[in-house]
Amino acid sequence: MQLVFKRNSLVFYNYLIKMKKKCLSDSHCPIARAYDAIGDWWSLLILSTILLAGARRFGEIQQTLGMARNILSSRLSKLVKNGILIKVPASDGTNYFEYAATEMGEDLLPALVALRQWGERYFFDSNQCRSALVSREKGELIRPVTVCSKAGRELRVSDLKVIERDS
Amino acid sequence: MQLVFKRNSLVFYNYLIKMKKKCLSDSHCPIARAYDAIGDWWSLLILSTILLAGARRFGEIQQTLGMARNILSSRLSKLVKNGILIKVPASDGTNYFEYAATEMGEDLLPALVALRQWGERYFFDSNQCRSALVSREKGELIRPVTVCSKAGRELRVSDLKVIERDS
DNA sequence: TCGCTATAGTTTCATTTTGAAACTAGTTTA
DNA sequence: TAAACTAGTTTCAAAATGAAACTATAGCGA
Repeated sequence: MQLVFKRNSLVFYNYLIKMKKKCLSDSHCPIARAYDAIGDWWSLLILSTILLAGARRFGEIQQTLGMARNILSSRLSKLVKNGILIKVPASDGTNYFEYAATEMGEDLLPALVALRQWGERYFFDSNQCRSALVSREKGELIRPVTVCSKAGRELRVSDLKVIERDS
Repeated sequence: MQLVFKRNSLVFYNYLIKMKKKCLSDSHCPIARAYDAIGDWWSLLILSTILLAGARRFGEIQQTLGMARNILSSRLSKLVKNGILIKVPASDGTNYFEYAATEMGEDLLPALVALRQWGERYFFDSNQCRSALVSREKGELIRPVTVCSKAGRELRVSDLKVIERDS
């Protein structure tokens, strides 16, 4: 059954509102759903600061990113609410708290590293001063993150397609 | 030499402005620089729509994402200006244009796929209806994107560290 | 060729979000 | 105990967003 509404009617308006909301959070596209949880770019930068730069305390994160304290506050709350971060007692023994990534948060590592490598490739001269991500064990640079088939062959955009599945 | 400014002085204010700008775009952190180019989440969703969903025309992208036309317009301009997209004559022979990813844009594929896989893992029930990314050749699901050492060992957050290099 | 529709935007304006600064409340340190 | 530090919240102005109306060009059918 197809719904038909007179434009400008309240019913039509509310229908559009509803559809717009569905559009992202109820989308079948996983990237669109991820959008709702990460919310915005600050969230990804915050997570990166915690996971890669090792900042854990409110003030540390705020100074590292140079962002407004109220925005940081609201983003941290959202990230905790969504299960990406968790607020734990400070590791220095004081009565303060710090923020740590949950397993769900740590699982964003490949996305963060892929983004980082893309930034390295396009926004730095080859010999320009930059921070580098290295393995803790050997201190060596890591391999570029790639998309691979089950068999291990590297896949490019033209090798991929999206299908709609009705499970 | 350490700079000391009286708070509220204009010099102090301008200094902060300058430092804030430097903080992201001139940062040594590649994720922060990538931030300036992608700009915001819409940009990433637009790129994903073009790369993975195969939408190329303005109206197609707008309908797929359900976003405001003026915002889409400004994002597309920015993406073109930053070399991530390119505006080319429409492939259907009409006098319209369409948007295609440049090599720089296509190189964001690993980041997009990693994000997508994260969304799949945490926002869908195992048997819930969803779109799926498959290899065009065999139609099979692709391997999870991971971070690996030079030797090919999978690395977790605790295996990594960021160092500041003075090249 | 005329008129209608489609496409790809731009403009306008109300609403929402952001961010800087001031403020607050609890914690630590001297 | 007082001063300084930490982690916020509140307030308010500025900027970004988004919906709707508007514009200009392209395509299409008669």
